[in-house]
Amino acid sequence: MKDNGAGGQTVTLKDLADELGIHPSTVSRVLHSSSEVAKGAASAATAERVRELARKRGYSPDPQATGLRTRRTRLLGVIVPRLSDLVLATMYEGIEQSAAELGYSTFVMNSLDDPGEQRRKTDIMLARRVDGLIIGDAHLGSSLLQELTARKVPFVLMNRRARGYPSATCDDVLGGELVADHLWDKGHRKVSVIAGEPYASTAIDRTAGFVDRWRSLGGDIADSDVVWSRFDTAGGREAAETILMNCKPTALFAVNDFAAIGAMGALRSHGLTVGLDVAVVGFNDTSLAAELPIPLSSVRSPMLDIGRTAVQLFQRVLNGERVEAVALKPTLCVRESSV
Amino acid sequence: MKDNGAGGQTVTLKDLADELGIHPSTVSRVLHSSSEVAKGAASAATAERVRELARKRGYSPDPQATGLRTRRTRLLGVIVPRLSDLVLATMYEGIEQSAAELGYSTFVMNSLDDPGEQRRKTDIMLARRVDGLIIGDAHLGSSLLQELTARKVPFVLMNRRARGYPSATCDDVLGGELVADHLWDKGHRKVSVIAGEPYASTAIDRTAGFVDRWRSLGGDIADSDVVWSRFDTAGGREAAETILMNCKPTALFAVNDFAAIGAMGALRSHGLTVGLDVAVVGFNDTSLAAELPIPLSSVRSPMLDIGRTAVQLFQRVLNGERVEAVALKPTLCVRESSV
DNA sequence: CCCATTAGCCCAATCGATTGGGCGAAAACC
DNA sequence: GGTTTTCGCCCAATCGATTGGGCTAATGGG
Repeated sequence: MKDNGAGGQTVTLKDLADELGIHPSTVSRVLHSSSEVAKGAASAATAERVRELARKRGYSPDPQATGLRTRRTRLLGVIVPRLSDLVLATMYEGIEQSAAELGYSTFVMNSLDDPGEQRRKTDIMLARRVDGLIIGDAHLGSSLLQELTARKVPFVLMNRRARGYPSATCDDVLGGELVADHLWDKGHRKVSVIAGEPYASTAIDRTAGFVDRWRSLGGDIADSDVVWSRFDTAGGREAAETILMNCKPTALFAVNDFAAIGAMGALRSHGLTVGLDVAVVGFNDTSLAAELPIPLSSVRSPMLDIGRTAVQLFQRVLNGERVEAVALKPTLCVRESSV
Repeated sequence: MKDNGAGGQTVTLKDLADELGIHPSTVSRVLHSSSEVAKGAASAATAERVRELARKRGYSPDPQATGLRTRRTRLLGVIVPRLSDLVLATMYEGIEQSAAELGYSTFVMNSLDDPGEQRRKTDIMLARRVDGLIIGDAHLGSSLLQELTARKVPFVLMNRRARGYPSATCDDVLGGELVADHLWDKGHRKVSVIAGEPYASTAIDRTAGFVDRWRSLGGDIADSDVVWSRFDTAGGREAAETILMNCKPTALFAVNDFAAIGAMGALRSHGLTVGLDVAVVGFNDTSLAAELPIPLSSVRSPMLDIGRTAVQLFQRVLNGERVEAVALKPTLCVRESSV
C-alpha cells in the first residue's frame, strides 16, 4: 500500500498476494481468467479468496505497469478540427460511450484544421503510446495518412473520409442528393451551394451529391453557383453575400448548419425572407436548426452513431481485420426554411 | 528498438546507451538536466553526443515507464456536463492549450450532470492514475468533492464553484448585476428570470446577482418571477411558457444563451417580438448570440481564460499551495434583443 | 609526492503487472 | 505399486525509465 499523490493509497497485486500468503503471479492469473475456475491457475477456493479480497480492497491494476508489460495502453487518441463544433462534440460523445464499453480511454485534441497542428497533435498522441487514432479532421491531399500507415499506426477516419482508408462517416453524397430532390420537388430551378472547405470530404461529397443529382434531374447549375467557404457562421454569411452579388437564386444549400445560419443572416440583411423569398437547407440537423425563428431544414446525420461506429471499426483494425469505409444513412428534416 | 503495435519501432533509453557505449542511467541524467552541462552527470562532450543521438533517433521517453517509476502520469482528468455544450467545449479548449504547455495530457468525460455518472467517470479517471482532476460539473450539495478531498485527490473546480474549494469561474454574480443595471436603465420594471438548474452555482449566482441588484435599484421582483429550468433550448422554452402564463414581463433574463434562444422561440409563438415587446438577455455570449435574426444581448464570459486559469490553479494545487477561488470578470454585450 | 576532491560514469534496485517455465504433491492409470 | 498426468502454485525475467550509491581516474592542494 503506497501513497499515490493522487488517489491516496493504492493497492497493488503484491499487497493482495502478501495478505493471502500466495504469489503475485497467482493473483494476476486468477484476476485475468474471467472464467469461474482459473484454468489451472488456482483452486476454486483460492480463486474465490483472491477475487473477494480484490473487491474488498478495491484493487484496480496500474495501467502504467500493465501497459509497460503488455505494450498496450488501452488509450485511444481522437483528433478533431475543434470540439466546440457541435457536430464533432456529438460524435465524440459517441466515441466516449463505445470506448468506455471496450475499456478504452480517449484523448481528444483540436487540430483547428491546421496541418501543422495535425502533425503536432498526432505526435503528442503517439508519444503517449496510444494504441491508435481516430482521425476526425482528415484533409484530402494530405500525406499525413500515408505516413501514419507507413509507421504502422492503427487508425480509422471519422466524419471525413479518404479513399483507401477505413472510415465512419455520414453518407454525404446521399445527403446532398436528398436536398437536390427536395428542392427540385418544391419547384426551385435556380439554386446555389455554399460548399464548405474543399479539403474536407464532407464538403466535397455533399456538394457533389447535390450537383450531380440536380443535373440528372434536368436542372441547370453552373460551377460559379458553387461557392466554397469556411464552415462557420461568418463563412456562410460571406458566401451568401458573394452569391447574392452575382445572381438571385430561389434556394440555397449550405453543407453545414452554421454556414446556413450565417447565410440566413445575409439574406435577412438583403431584405429577403427565408422560406418565402429564398429557401435554405443546412446539414447535420444540429440541435439549433429546429430552434431558429424560422426553423431550418437540414439533413440529419447520425452523429452519435458515427462516433460509435468509428470505435467499432477501430477495434477491428486493431484485430488486424481488413476494414472498409462505412457510410451511415442520413435523413432530411424539412422545416419552414424550405417549404 | 522494439516493434510497438502502434507507432512502429520505438527507441528506448537503452538503445541510445548501447549505441553510444555508455550506461542508460547516464543517458537519462543527460536528457533530464536541461542545463547545458549535466551537472556532474556527464562531460559536455558526452552530453552533446547523447542529445544529438536522441534527436536523430527521435527518442521520446515511454510515459508508462516514467510514470511507473516516478508516480506521476502527467495526465489530467477533466469532467464536464457535456462537451456538446459550446460553453464547456470552449473552456476545454483553454484547458487543452494550457495543459499542453505544461506537458500535461487531458482526458475529458461527460457526466451529463448525473450524480452516478460523475462518480463513475471520476473512478475511471483515478483508475487511470491521473495526477488530478478539473471538475466542470460540480453540484452544490453533493458529497463527491468532500470524498475526493478525503482521498487526497488534487482537483480544482471550473465553470461552477463550491464554497471552500479552489475554482476558476466567471464572476457570475457580477454578470447578473450587469444585466440588472442594463435592463433597469432601459426602463424595464417588470422582469422575469429563467434561472437554470438550482444545483449549479452558475445558475444560483447569476440569478442572485440579478435579483439582489434589481431590488437594490428599487425594483420589484417576486420569487415566482424566478423560474428554474434546464440549460438547453427546450428548457428555456418551457420556462418562458410558464412565465407567460402567469404574467407579462417586459424583459427576460436567461442565465444561459441556449435557454434564451428557447425563450425567444416561445415569445415568438405568443406573437411577441423580441426586443420590441419583450427584451431578452442571455449569458455566455456564445458565437450564436450575435448571429441570430434578432441578435441576442448576452453577458460575455471569458470561457477560454477560465479553462486556462483552471489549469494554472491546478498546477498550484499540485505544488501544495493554498489556492483561492478565481472569478474572471464578464462584460455585457448589448444587441437588438434588448435595446 | 601524497592525500583529498571531483568529474564522469556505472551498478543495481525499483515501480507494478505479466508470463513462460518449473516443481512438488496428489490423483489417475495400468 | 510404479509411473504418468494433472493440479496448484511459485520463480524469475521482463517491460523502460529513474535514482541513490558506488567506483575509478584525473585533478588540485599542500
